[in-house]
Amino acid sequence: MATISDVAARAGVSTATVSRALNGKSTVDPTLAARVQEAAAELGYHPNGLARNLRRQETAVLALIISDVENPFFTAIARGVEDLAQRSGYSVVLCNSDENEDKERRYIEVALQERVAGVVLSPTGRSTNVEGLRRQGTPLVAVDRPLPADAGDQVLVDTRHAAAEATRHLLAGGYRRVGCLTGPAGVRTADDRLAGYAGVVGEANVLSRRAEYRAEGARLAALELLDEPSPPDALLVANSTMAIGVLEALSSRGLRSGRDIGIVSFDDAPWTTLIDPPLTVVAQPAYEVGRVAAQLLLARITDSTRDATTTTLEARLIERKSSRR
Amino acid sequence: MATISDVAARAGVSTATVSRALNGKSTVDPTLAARVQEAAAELGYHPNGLARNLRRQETAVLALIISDVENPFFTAIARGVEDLAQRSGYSVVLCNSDENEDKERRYIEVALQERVAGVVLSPTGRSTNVEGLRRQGTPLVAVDRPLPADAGDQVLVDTRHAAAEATRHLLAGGYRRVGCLTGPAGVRTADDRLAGYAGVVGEANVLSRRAEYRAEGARLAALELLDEPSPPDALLVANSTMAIGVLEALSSRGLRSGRDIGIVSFDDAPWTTLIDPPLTVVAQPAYEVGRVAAQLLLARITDSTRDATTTTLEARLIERKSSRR
DNA sequence: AAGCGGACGGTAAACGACTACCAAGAGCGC
DNA sequence: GCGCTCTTGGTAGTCGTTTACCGTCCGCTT
Repeated sequence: MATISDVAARAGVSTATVSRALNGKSTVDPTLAARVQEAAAELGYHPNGLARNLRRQETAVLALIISDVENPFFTAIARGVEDLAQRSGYSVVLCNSDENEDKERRYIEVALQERVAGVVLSPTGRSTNVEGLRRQGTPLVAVDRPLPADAGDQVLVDTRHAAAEATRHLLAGGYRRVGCLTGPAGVRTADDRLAGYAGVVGEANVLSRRAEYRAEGARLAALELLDEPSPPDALLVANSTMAIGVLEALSSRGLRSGRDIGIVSFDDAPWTTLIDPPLTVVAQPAYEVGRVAAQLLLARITDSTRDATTTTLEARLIERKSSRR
Repeated sequence: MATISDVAARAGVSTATVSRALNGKSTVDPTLAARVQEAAAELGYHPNGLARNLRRQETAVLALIISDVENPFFTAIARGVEDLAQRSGYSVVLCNSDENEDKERRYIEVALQERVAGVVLSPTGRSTNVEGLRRQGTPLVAVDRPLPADAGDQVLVDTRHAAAEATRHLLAGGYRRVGCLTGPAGVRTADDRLAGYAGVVGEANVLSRRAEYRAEGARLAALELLDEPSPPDALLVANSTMAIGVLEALSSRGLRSGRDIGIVSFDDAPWTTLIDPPLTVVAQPAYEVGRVAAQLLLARITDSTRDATTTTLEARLIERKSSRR
C-alpha cells in the first residue's frame, strides 16, 4: 500500500511537497507538482484517511443512526440527509440500530471512536445515552423522536396533532368507535400518536393496542381488537409497516376497509394507492426532516456555539377511500 | 477530549499500562487496572479510533455500497450483511450510491481512504472501477450484479433463469403476447432478465421497454407498451419499484391484472399480497445474498489467499392471482 | 554590490494510540 | 548469596499525514 513517502521518493521530493502538491494548500512549482501527480498516479496512491484525520483532527463523515432500514420513512430521511451532506462535501454512513438499544449504543460508540464530524440519530427509546457525544462535543441532531435534555437540535413531526386530526376525520366520516394501534410504550412517536388519538375520543373511549413497529405484531394486535366485545369500526394505525399487518388481519376476517372498518395509517408508502380501496394516510415530510437535520448539523459543526433548536414539521392528512363508507 | 495520556496522568501510571489495562492484552495488576478503569470512566475517555486503527493497520468496519436505499431488495441485503457482521464484531456502514456512478466512485474512494476492512458492493453499472480496491488489497464482494474480472467473490441470483421460468408461467397461463419491462441497458440484472424472457418468447416476439428502476419511468413505459399496435396481454416486470408504476398505469387504463393482463414482477415486497388480485412474484433471496456476501468477505479478510468464488442463489416463483385469468 | 522580500521546499514535530524492548523486583532453588 | 525465571510496568519508536518553522535562492531596488 503506497504511502506518501513512496510518492515522495519516486518524485524525488520531500513528503511535505507531496502533501502540498496534492492538497493545493500552498503554491508548488508547476513542474514539481506535475511530477508528484504522476508519481502518485503510477503508484496508485490513496492518502490514508486515518492518518490524515488524526492529524487534521476532523473528518468529513456524518453518521446517521436510524432505527429501521426497512422502513421507508427512515430511508426517506436518509436520502434527505445524504442529498444535503453530499452537496457540502460530507459523506454519510448509515447505521441501522434496528430498534435495539444495544446496537444503538454500539453504533454511538463507533461514531465516537471514529470521530465523525456529527451524528443524526433517531433514538430508539427511553434509555438512549448521548452523554458520550456531549462530552466529546460531537454535534448531534435528533430526528423523529426527541431526546430528553439539551442534547442538541431536534427535528420532529407534529405527530400528536396529526393523530388527533386523523381521529377527528374518522369520526366525521361517521365511524362511532375508533381504535388505535400504536408502537411500543416509551417510544415517543408511539406515545404521541396514542395521546393525540385519546385526546379526541376521550379517555373513557380509548380502545388501543401496542405492538412493535412491525407487520406481524400489528396483525395479531388488530385481531385482538376485532375480537373485543365491542370492537372498533375504525382504526388509526401508527405506521405503514403496521398497516400491512392490519390489512392482512382485515382480509383474513373478510372485512373491507372503508365500508366495514375505517382505516387511517401514518406514512404515505408508495403502495397505499394501489390497494382497493386506497389507504387514507398521514403523510410525514420524511425527506424534509432529513434535509433540515443535515442543515442544522452542518451549521453546528461550523459554529458550535449556536443554541439548540427544535424544528417541528407538519404532517398532512391525505384522504383516500379507506376512511369513507 | 480526553486522551490516553490524560487517563495515565490521572491514574498515576504510564500510557502503556492504560492501554494494556483497557485492552486486556497483557496482565496488569488488578489494583492498577481498577485505578485505570476508574480514571477512564471519570474522564469519559473513548479511545481515538483513528489513532488506534492507524497504529493497528486495521479497522473493524465493513462498507456496504448499495445502489438504492429505498429499494427493499437492497435493504434486505443490508440486513443480511449486518446480522452476520455484527456477530463477528464488525460494524457495517451503509453507503447509498443511488445508481449514480459518481457517487459510487466517491464512496469507493472514501472506503479506500478510511481503510475499511472490506467492501460489499452492488455495482451500478458498466464503468464501476474497483482497481483501487484491488491495488490496496481491500477484500471485495460483489452482490446482485457481477463485476468484470477477478475482482473478488460474487453473490448473484440466477435471475435469467428465473425470468425464463416466469415467462413460461405466463405462457402456460394462456397469455399469448408477453411483454417485458426491464431496467437500463448495461445493468446486468436488467439485461439478464430481458435475456431470460427473450429466450422463451423467441427473438421475433420480443416486446420490451427499458426504464430506470423507478416507479415513474416504469409507468410511462408501461403506457407506451399498452399503446402498441399489438399490445401485450401479459407483462414481466423487473423489480417491485417498477411494478408500482405498472400497476398505476393499468389502473389509469381501467385494466385489471390477471383477467385483462397477466403480471409477474420480481421481488416479493410486503404489499404484494395486499392488492387485488395479489401479485405473482419472483422472490429473490435478498437476505441470504447479504449473509453469504458477509461470510465470504469475512473469510477473505482472514485469509486473503482464497480463490475468488461465485455463488449463485436461486430465485423462487410465487404464484398468486395476477398471472391467472 | 548590498540589502530586501517573496516564493519555494525541506526538516522535524506533532496527532493518539499500540507494542517491542528493557529494567526492576519478587520468588525460589541451590 | 547468586543466578534464574516470571511478572509487571515504563521508555520510546511507530503508523502516515499535515504544517510550523526555517533556510535557500532568485530577482529587484537603491
